[in-house]
Order: sequence, then C-alpha cells, then structure tokens
Amino acid sequence: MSKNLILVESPSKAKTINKYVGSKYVVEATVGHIKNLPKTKLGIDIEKEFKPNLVTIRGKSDVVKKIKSLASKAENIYVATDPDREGEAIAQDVVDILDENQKKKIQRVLFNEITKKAVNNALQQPIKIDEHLVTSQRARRVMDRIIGYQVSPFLWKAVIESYGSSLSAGRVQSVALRLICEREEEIDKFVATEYWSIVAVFVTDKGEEFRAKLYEVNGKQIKILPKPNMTKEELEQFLKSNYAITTADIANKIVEIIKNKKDFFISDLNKRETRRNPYPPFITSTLQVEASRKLRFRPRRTMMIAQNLYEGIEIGGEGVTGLITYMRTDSTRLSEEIVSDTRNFIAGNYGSDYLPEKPRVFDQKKKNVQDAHEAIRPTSLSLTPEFVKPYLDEAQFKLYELIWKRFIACQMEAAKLETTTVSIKTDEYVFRASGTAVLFDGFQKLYDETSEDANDENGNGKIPAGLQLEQKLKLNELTPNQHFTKPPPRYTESTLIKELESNGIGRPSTYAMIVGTIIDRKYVEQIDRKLCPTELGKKVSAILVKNFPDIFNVNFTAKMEGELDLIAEGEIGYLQVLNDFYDPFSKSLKEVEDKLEKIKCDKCGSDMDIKVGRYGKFLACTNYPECKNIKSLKEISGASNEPEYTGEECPKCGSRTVYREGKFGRFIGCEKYPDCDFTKIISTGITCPQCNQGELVPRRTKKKRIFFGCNRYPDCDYATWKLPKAEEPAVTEEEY
DNA sequence: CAGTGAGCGAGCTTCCGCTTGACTT
Repeated sequence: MSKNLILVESPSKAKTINKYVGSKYVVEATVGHIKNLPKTKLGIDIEKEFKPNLVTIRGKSDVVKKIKSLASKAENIYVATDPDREGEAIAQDVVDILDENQKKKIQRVLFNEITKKAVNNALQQPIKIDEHLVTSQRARRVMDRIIGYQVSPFLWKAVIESYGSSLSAGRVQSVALRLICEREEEIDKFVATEYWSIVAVFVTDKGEEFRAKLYEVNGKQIKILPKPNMTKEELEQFLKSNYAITTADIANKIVEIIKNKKDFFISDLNKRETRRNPYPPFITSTLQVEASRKLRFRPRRTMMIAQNLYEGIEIGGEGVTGLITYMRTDSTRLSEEIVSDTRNFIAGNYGSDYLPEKPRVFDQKKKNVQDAHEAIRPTSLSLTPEFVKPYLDEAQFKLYELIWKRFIACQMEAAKLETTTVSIKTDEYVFRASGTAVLFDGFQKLYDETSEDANDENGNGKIPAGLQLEQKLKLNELTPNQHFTKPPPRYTESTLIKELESNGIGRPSTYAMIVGTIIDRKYVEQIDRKLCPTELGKKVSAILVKNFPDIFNVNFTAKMEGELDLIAEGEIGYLQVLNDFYDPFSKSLKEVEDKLEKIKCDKCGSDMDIKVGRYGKFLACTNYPECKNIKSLKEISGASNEPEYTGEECPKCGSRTVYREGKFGRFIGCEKYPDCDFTKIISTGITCPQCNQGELVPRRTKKKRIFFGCNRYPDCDYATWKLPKAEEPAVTEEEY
C-alpha cells in the first residue's frame, strides 16, 4: 500500500508528527538544509544575474537517497518544513533533488505549532511553494556570501602581520565585534566622577526608624553630574535646575548645616498603586539571557540542555517524552490549546484571583520576527517540574523549571504594588524615602525578577505605616557617602546576544555560535565571562568600520531584511536588490583595495606581495626573478624589532638570552646567535615529580601535540600530557 | 613522547543559517 510522505526539518519533530497523523503517512526529516553554496569558492556568477551555484551539502547524500526512495513510493509528498524563509528554501531544496515524476506529487504544507489539530488541519490545506519567499532566502544567502568571501580576503591583505590565524569578516560577526570594541573604547575614555549622597535616619515619636536620602536643596534636585568633563555651558545649564555634591568638603558642610536644624516634618506623602505585568514566555534569546543570569549557564550549554528536553526524556512508564516545544524560536506566540489548559491549571492550583479575565497575548509587532514556531514552553501541563524531577539531571531540571515557571506566570494576573513616597523637610532641605509594598503577588508567586535590585542604597526600604502629613520627626543619624560614577559594563555573551537580537542581527539557531567565531579568530577574549577585544580584534574592527561603514553597522541587517521582505512580497526583484547592494559594495571594495599601502622592496623599489612557500607565508618582490628579495611578515608587522630579553644570562658566553620563535614555538636562545648557539626551553616552574631535581618543560611530539617532560631528559624520562596541578605555572599550555 | 634560529617562488584561509550525530585532539 502506498503511503503519503511528510517532510520536516528535524528528526525528533518527525517522530512527534508521526504520532499525530496515523499509519497512512511516513514522516521523514531533511535534517536542515540540503543544498548550499560550495565551501571553497564564491559560487555566485556575478556576471550572470548573481546566479547561485547550489550544490548538495557534503555528508547529506544518505538523507537525499532516503528521501528519494520514499518519494518514489509515496502517493503524495507534503513538504512541511518551517513556515519561514529558510524553511521555504529547504522545501525548494527538496524539489531540486527529486526527478520530474516525483516533483509532480509535491505539495507545501504549513503549520506553526505542533499539535494534532494544527498538523491535521494543515494537511487538509496543501498549497504551493512560495517562489518569492525562496528567492528572498537566496538573496540573503548570496549577500552574506559576497560580504564574507570578499571582505575576508581583503582583511588578509590589509592586516598583513596576521600570519598566524585566518581572519574573517561577516554581516553578523563583524557587528558583534564592533559592539564589543566600541564598548571597550567607552570604558577606556571613561573618567570616573566623584559624587556624594547624604543619607538620614529619621525616627517617629513611636520610635520607628527609616532611612531617607537628601533629595532637594533650595528647589534644586540633587543629581550626579551627567558627564565627567562637561563644557562650561553644559555645566551652567545643568546647575540651573540641579545640584551636585561633588566633594567631601561640600558634603561635610551640608551635613554640619543640617545637623544643627531642629525642625523636621513630613512635607509630602504620596501613595501610588502600580501593576506589574508578567514577562512574555521564553524565546531563544531571552532563554539564553535568563539561564545565564539565574543559572549561570553559557548559551551553548543552555541550548544543549534545551535540545535534550525537546528531544525527549525517558519518563517512567510513559516512554520517551518531549518536555518542551522547539527551542530555536523568535516568537512568543502560544497555541490556543495550551493557553486554555494553562488557565484551568492556574485557577485550579492558585485560585481564580490569579487568573486574568482574558488570556494574555504578547507583542507581535516586533520587527524581523519570522514566527515559524511557538514560544518555548512545556509541552504538557501534566509534566510538572515535581513530576519529572526524578527523571532529569540537575541542570535539566533547573532549566525545565525555569521554562515552566516563566510560562505559567505569563498567563497569570498582574502583581499589585503600592509605592509610598515620603518627603521630609527642614528649611530649604528636602529628604525623600520611598518604599514598595506588595498588595497582591500575582504572577510573582511563581516568577520573581525583582530580588536582584533589592538594594536599599537608594533609600528604597521599609517605611513605617501610618505616617501623617506635617508630622514631626527626629533626626537620628546623618551620614555622607562617597560614590564614583561607573563605566558601562563589558558585554557578556548573553548581553551581547540580547543587543544583537534587539537589532534583528543573527537568528535563534546562531546566537550561541556568534561569540564562538570571534573568539576562534582571536578577536575577542573572554575574561571572567566578560568579552574583551584583543589588539587584533580592535585593529580588524577599525579597518572594517572605516572602509565599509555602510555594511558593518547595526542598521544594515534591518535594511537588508526590509529588502528581503519586498522580494518575498513580490514587489521587487532579486536582481534589483542584488545590484543595489553590489554596485556600491564592489566599488568601495575596489577603492579600498587600491588604497592598501603597498610594501616597497628595499632593493629595487618594486611592490612586494604575499607568497606562500613550503614554510608558510612570506613577502616577495614582484620583480622576481630579476630581484629575489624577500622579507618575513614579522619584519613588516611593526611588532617591535627589539629582542625580548628574558633577564637571564647565557651560561655559555655570559651574554643576555632572548625569546625566539622556532618551528616548534617559542624558546630561549642566546642574543649572540649565530656566534653562540645556546638554546633552552621555557620552563613551567614545576619540579619534576619523578626525580625531584629537574623542571617540567613543554615539548612537542612529531605530530605536534604538546606534552610536558623533565628537562633532565634523557637522565630522567618523566613525561605527562597534562601539567600536575599547576600552581601558578609560568607558562600555560595555551601559549604554545 | 624529546628539538629550534634559513629560506620559501606557489595560490591555503573566509560567510550565515538550518539541522544532527560521528568523530579525533
């Protein structure tokens, strides 16, 4: 009996859908894209209307074979890849690998939630593949390829000294790098400004104490100077309406004045009721940010655990059960089914007070959201965290619980808060205190975000009940506190993702990889989770921003997305978008390549060019073979020609020793080389545990692996792959 | 698993996004 074939992207999604559609269907996965541009070439015929040369991805031939064989047996073929740009492109990939007979059977099916109802409904309404949408994906792919594969080689020429690592540029990674570099510049430029706050402790006649901060002097609010180095005009403007306490002297004098005042009374008393709404359910970026903040998981780890939860966990008696919906999504949409289940769950478990009148729907007006999947949520409300806990490891449980709580909370009633603000006056001085009381906890019963900034430095604290206007108070304490303005913080991986996402840069499937790329390229280092640019990173970013300001900025992607939408809507053609992009791009690329400083041969004055020889790259005179002058790249790099002294003497001739670069890495040699041929290996500072005399030194095997051996070899043959507990090793493995 | 510094005359590197396993190092 011939069956119908359904194709989706992910194998585990295929499994789920298989359960919903019955025995008349076979469900198979494409496992992502099937075709792509070739890896080693540009793969775009720029002369012929930017035609991309799409080839089957290496390693995909088994999948292709399987799909073809199922396709030939199937009665109907339903391509149910994601309902977005990339999904439509994959659908087209399927068409392109099948033969004419099989193609006739293909239909496109769209669903954006994996529920039995949605899937079966969609199967009843098959449509055609949207060619315009496919075209828009091709345009995206081609532009990314052109930027990446034409600007990267430019970098190789522009940053000539980067002979070690391979440099790269791209629409996404280069903007990520730029953000990190610009933040670093802000930090470098930052000058800390001193300011003071004055905090009082007042006491009522009943003996109740509370803290308040000096807020106003003579009708002027006390503020921090907004900028450390303001011009005279800016400062005058600022001081017209504000007052700044910038030195200990001023602070102490004010304290002295106020201490001598007798009369403190409540001049203003204000109560304000506010509502706080719950946060939307998780999408990929917010999950990564929150898991990083609350659980200290890196985005990569978060995604791996989420993938486990999505693919399914063995739950006793019930078999393998998927615990959450798809983890790569940019939409906060929720299926009607789950929302109504959740409302019942909330009413049943927390009472009707916690149930809002209507289901909550979250903002869908955000730009560039492709809305293929639901938000990240539990698949079923019967899978409570307590119920599944015995089947999960600790990390899985923590992440699942976070997803569960955020989701249930998102359909709960708002929290009601009451903020009380009290002003305390004495002559021209006004103090202010404010406190917040929770009238109704609402969603915060489950998901509390506020605990982080519960810092009462701002006078935010408890205020006694029953205070009255005009009520007299006693001043108990008065203390000046010194502060300094702080520079903006460096990005962490998750705050960078948040920033990129808010600009529509990158996609859920790539967020966790972006930082990885710029670290691989040695543009950025992660120190204590903070992202710091390296000298190389700063240099590359500066070159890119200077030479291609229109591309490597936070707005380029948004503009590109706008054009892609027009293609998808059929309002503008592929060729026009590509021309509009490529004409100015290629022009400026040509210009900047011409402008590249040519290195002159110091023997004949011709240009020099990078060549590749047996031992790597080097600079050679273009006048070869008449002129055979060559130079090493290091010579050019400007890296100081000063030898790097070790501070130790050569035991052979008594001269100084220097660090040198050899084919096995750094080592120590005599500065008098070649007259003196003394060499020594850089030590780790760890004594050999076998002979207790020698020191361990890094060495390389023939296959270039690093290991550590005793420097008395062959007298002592101790060797190990890993350093025994490194107590502040002078040299770490990574430096080799 | 154990040594270093020249000279080299050809063509390595790279993008973003969609998916999983099968693989060393």
